[in-house]
Amino acid sequence: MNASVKQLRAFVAVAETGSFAEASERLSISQPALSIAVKKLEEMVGGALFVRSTRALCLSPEGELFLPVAQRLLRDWSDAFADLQRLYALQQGKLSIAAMPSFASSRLPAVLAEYRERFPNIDIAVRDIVMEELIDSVRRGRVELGVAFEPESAEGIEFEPLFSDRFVAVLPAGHPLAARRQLRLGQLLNDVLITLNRGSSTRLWTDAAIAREGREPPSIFEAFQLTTVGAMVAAGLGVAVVPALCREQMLQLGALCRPIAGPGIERRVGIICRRRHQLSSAAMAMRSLLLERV
Amino acid sequence: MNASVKQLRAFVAVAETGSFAEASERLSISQPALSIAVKKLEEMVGGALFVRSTRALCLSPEGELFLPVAQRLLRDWSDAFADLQRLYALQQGKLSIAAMPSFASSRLPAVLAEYRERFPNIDIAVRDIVMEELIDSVRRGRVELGVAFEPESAEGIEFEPLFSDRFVAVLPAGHPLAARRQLRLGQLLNDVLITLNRGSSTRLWTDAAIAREGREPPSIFEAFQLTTVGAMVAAGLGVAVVPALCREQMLQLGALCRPIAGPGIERRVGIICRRRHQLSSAAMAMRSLLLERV
DNA sequence: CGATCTTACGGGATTCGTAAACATA
DNA sequence: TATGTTTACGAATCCCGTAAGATCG
Repeated sequence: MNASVKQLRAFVAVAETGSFAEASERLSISQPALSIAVKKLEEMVGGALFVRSTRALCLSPEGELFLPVAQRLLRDWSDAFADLQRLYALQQGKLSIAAMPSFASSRLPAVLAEYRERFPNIDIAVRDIVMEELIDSVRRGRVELGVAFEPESAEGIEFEPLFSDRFVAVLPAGHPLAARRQLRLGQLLNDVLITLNRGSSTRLWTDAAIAREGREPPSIFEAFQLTTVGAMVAAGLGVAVVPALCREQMLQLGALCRPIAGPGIERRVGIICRRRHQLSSAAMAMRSLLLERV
Repeated sequence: MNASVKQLRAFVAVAETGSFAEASERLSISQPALSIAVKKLEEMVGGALFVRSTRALCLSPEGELFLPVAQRLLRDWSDAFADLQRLYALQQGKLSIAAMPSFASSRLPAVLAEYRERFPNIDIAVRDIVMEELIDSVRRGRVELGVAFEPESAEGIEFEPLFSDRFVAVLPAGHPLAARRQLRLGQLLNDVLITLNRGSSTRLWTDAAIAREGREPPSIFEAFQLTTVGAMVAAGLGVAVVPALCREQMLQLGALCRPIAGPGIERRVGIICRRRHQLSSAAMAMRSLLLERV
């Protein structure tokens, strides 16, 4: 049994118009072609769908039963393919993207705005989460795309660089070190160190750097918000280390930024995903936009 | 957009087996043919359904979304056509048939038994109803097929004769008229007349015959069951008129039957339906059986 | 006789299978 | 290199459209 969609369309058209001639016009095919299509379908199912009588065509009882079924099949068929096409045409779909807080709060908004403008029917889910959490989310498939520093281990994920960023020191106005044009991490460790919570790229880096220098860990304030970090520094509670991406925000909050020198201070920021070639159209479009605009 | 069933089957087969080679075997087509079928489908929907990588094929996110939809489409498709085929093959379906009581209780059971044996999966609905009700039911499409005397008016229905039957008088044993070999209706009208209820063929005929003879209507007992008619006659409550088809039953109930002479006493019994050429397969099979066996 | 569906037949597109080229682990 | 997929090409099939035939009101 191998009925074709065309044959089913033929049957429905004839049934709905009540005439081969009209139906052939509706389907834009010749009447004989339609006649043969229906005939073949009838041979296939093993019985007549129409009661022929040159004048006034009507459905057989079986045809009567089958018509609504056939109509539903055709509708479902068309709907399914239309949905799929919309998915590819980015007129529908979902994008779930994560970014580390520094990127999420600096460059991402403009990119998202443009994406939204170009693909207004894509549902966007954004998560601004710290590095470790982000990588885990990508690995587990909870988010399709991430933007963060290049991870230490690329196991189970792929990384595509966008640009480089470096860590900077955040100091309150009037801090003695503010006079210097460039600092070393060691110089910051006499103050209370304010960072984002564990798992953030900043914290990962500072912890590693402190260990590398053989220094004792300083007092650390953990904040969950970059604005909190900036505000605490501005209030003189301590000094901080953040990606340079956050410079603007820190300045706005009344804190100063100074570059830090040291090994591994500069790292690549890029797109993290499970498999680049397996991204959905929606994610692929976001990836392209990021590569283009960032 | 004009995807074919084959293409959808190709997609599902590849997705389910995870390999073009395996899928081509399952579908009994060559691997290149399958490759092209999927490729065409992908071009049609406007994007990739699979992520190709010679080694270890996997679904794209869109393909992942589409697979269950496609599986359901194919299943619905197959089911619909399988149902239709079963209908034509008389492995499924409904037959609704009505017969006048005399036929329903005499010859119909054997025919039904044979029908049931040959088409055990057809649901049979039998109604034994009086003539007028039967014709109305056929006209309204409540039953597809009827067996009864030839109706006066064939408007909206078709009649196909099976055999002829005549009305007979039913007398209690020892009734004076029982000595005669043949009666006239007039001779019965001195007794109480027992018939089936209004609308039955017997009643229609007797009423008409009595009116035609210019006689006053006799006392009439209306029964709803043929057995009641027979039993009442046997008990000496009166005489009855029934189709000769009922003779056996009347004898079994202890009543005697004598032919009646008179105009229109013999009438054709046959199949009544709305349109002969519009019968369902199940009804057509019953019609053939009736024509063959009755 | 006229409207409508079916059959007949030639042309064109699609699809198939075989064989070769190609890509990745 | 070996496995599995895609491209190339000749052949068969299927489907369509035009034209002629059949059927019923």
